[in-house]
Amino acid sequence: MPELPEVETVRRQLEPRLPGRTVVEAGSHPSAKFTPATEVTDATFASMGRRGKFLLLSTTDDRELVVHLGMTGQLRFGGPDPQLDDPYLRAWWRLDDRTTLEFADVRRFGRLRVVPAGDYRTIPTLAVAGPEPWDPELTGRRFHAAVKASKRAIKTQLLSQRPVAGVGNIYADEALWAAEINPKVTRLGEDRAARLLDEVRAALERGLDGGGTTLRDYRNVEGGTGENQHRLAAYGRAGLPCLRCGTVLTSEVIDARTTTWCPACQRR
DNA sequence: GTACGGCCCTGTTAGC
DNA sequence: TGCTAACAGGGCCGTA
Repeated sequence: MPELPEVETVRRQLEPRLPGRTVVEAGSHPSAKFTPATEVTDATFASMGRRGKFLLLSTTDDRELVVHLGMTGQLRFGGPDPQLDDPYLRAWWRLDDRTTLEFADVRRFGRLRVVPAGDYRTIPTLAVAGPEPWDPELTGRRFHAAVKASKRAIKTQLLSQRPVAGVGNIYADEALWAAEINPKVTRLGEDRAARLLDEVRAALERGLDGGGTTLRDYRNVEGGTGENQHRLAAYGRAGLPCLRCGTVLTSEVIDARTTTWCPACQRR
């Protein structure tokens, strides 16, 4: 599922192709999640941005097409005509260079929204998202303060996007494993919080370096898969030996997400 | 303000 | 072999 590294990989692939292109026609699936696609008809794309797991495709008329890939969303370029026979095509934008940008999404967890540039009041998670992982103002101390403000389990906090933006289930489990922190802990000292922030950054960097994590559905704009799935130490490895100490990894549902950790080196 | 449960979705897999 | 149920989970919303 697309988290920050996957979304950033997509953004980087849109960057050389979409800015400057004008939408000559657009269409969508009837669900309200996708109908905003047509609001950018006649608009010209400008810069390609990203905030957490949201793609922010700005237009020259000071708006933004906000794209969340959800679980199975995929942006891709096609020929002059959209592939309307694809049952999973949810939105499409015919461009002025005789190509089409398509948004396919099997499970319809993705969503589109068009907003005035920078105005995210109608997108709750984006409106309250914490700093980007590599924001220079995000220090260990600031991250600790953000975590300390809530009494919820650290895993839940990471998924909330508030202490830091862009972390999903995979990279949360990987970062907690690397930092040797139990996902259920509700209190972290400043040193441990700083280490966790370091490991969040490292996990995301590994993901970016590998072009994302493809467990099943994720594809980049070129249709390629990521490689990071081969480097995972915790996520999806329940029942297998810990790569650090050999103890069998355990898993449990936390915040409605399967969470995997080492009961020995990630003690509470 | 915060916490929590339920819902949206559909392909895949496990179990009978 | 074929059917059914469980499972995967990011974001949002209603309720407490």
